[in-house]
Amino acid sequence: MAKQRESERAGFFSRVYEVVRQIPEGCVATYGQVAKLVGEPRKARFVGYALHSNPEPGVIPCHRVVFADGRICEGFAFGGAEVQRQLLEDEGVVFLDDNHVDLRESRWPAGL
DNA sequence: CAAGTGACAATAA
DNA sequence: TTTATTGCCACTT
Repeated sequence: MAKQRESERAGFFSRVYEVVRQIPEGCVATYGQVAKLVGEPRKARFVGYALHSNPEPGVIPCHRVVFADGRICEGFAFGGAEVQRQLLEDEGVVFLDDNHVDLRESRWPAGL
């Protein structure tokens, strides 16, 4: 039973990838949102950690995951905030500022 | 082996 | 309103 936690620990990361992977185009999710979806709203930090690990680039749209305020910081993603903004804009996400996305419209999942 | 650091968020003051 | 603190756990040094 003690190992059960070990399995869940590893599953947490995988679960994060699964959720993030299901984010539709033109939408963005916050770390806390994803963390809550995987069943661990307190591990918001590790959601970002899991994405930083980014074991499957191209499959996991880490650029669709942003802060609770919808803000993205430079140096987070692969090519930088500019690339990240470009990708999101290309998918239809509206930007309020150079580092803020319109969570009012692009928040996911829709229907929370 | 132990302590520190870190893609955050929620609550308190 | 903004700033500071706390919780959470993996990974690095």
